[in-house]
Amino acid sequence: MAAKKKARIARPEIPRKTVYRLSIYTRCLQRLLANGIHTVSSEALAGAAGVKSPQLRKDLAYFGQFGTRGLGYDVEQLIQMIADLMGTDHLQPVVLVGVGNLGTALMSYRGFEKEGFGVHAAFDVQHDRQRDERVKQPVFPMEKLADYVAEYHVRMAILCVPPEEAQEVANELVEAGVMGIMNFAPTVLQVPDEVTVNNVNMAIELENLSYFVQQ
Amino acid sequence: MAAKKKARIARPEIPRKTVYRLSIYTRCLQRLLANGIHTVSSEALAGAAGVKSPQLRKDLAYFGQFGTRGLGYDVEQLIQMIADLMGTDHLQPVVLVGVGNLGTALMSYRGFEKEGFGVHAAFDVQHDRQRDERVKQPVFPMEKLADYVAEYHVRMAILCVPPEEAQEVANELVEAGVMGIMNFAPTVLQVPDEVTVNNVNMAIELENLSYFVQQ
DNA sequence: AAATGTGAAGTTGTTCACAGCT
DNA sequence: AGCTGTGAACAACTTCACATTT
Repeated sequence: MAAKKKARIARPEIPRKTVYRLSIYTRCLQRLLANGIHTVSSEALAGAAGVKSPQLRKDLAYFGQFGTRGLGYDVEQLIQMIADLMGTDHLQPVVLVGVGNLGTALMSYRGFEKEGFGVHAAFDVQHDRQRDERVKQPVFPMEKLADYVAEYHVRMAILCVPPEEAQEVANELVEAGVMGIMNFAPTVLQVPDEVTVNNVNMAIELENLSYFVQQ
Repeated sequence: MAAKKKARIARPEIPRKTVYRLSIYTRCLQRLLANGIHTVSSEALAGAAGVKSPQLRKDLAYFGQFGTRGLGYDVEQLIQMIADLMGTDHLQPVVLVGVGNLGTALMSYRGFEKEGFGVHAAFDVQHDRQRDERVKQPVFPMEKLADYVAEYHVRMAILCVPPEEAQEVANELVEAGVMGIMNFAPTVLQVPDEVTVNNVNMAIELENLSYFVQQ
């Protein structure tokens, strides 16, 4: 009988949306810090992040008490605590599978490493196909995936293979020990409960816009 | 007195999540059709889309009654009605601004046109910079943006400029008449109420994964 | 005086359960 | 008998309002 997905223990039950907003808060906090601001009120930070202030306070409250009444929050301390919580306080290795158009772009995308993720290697069925010279990382054949994941303790993967192959490759990733998949393929992946999938579907995102844009 | 944002009239008040799921349903329906299946129950379709069946029925109910009790839904009819609703029944022109790494990749991404969106032109401050030969569409200087948008009745834009320029470019887009922006820049954009912004932030998505992946 | 932390109220979205068609 | 459509129950998330702390 489908066991009720008993979310990871040792962590309180945090709404996914809260986790998502924490990422936004860090970005705002970093900007504040860059501007030499060291203390911020929930009102001000919420404003920058585009949410209401009680929302922000509730979000932070899931993890403890970080503010000083009458004063606000310490910017650096908040950044630190969010990084700890998200696991971005140390560099995390990520593999990418499927080095086509999108995969290539993502490999040279600086946005990831800036946030503490290193896409150090990629895998593709055609590992030696002609590629953009901007791609500096090695591209290995699929057979090397499992060993690589084990050796470098890789826990996350970026999946940008064609939809027909997505499920199969996802299985290989899970088998190899990957716990999180950022899925760019337009497919609903089936994975075990303990594995997390984040779907990024740009066509759907555009379609969504299309709905709201109609006159 | 902050007027209560009285969402677009003439359309019932549809949850954003419902609109999002409709896109997923279409994709499942298309696969069914490709397999020669012409009728489907809410149970089966919901299963394929990864949701519960009452969810699916509620989602569809916002727009009318489409099913036949005792039988199910007509696949083609459902596809048609969703396309009508989303505005994807006819090809829609889209402009892209910021032809860097990511922008280049998105321009040669086949996923968009397959769903009825045509990225026919792009704009960049360095419109004549050396680019990947796979980019077939023309890249114009920013000054031509407004005219192009007006001439081709462009209502949607893909924004992939660096974060520092994002707000400024967004203003130009809105000024030119764009009603929907798919924003890849890691910035919270300020736009008028009637303009819709869809943020796609891949670094945040990875960070999010990172949280759920921790042991 | 200012701003956090939080119980309670409000709102939105999901699931259930079943009446009502076909 | 089977499956949709939907009101009612439920759950999740957001906002409010205010007691509490600095």
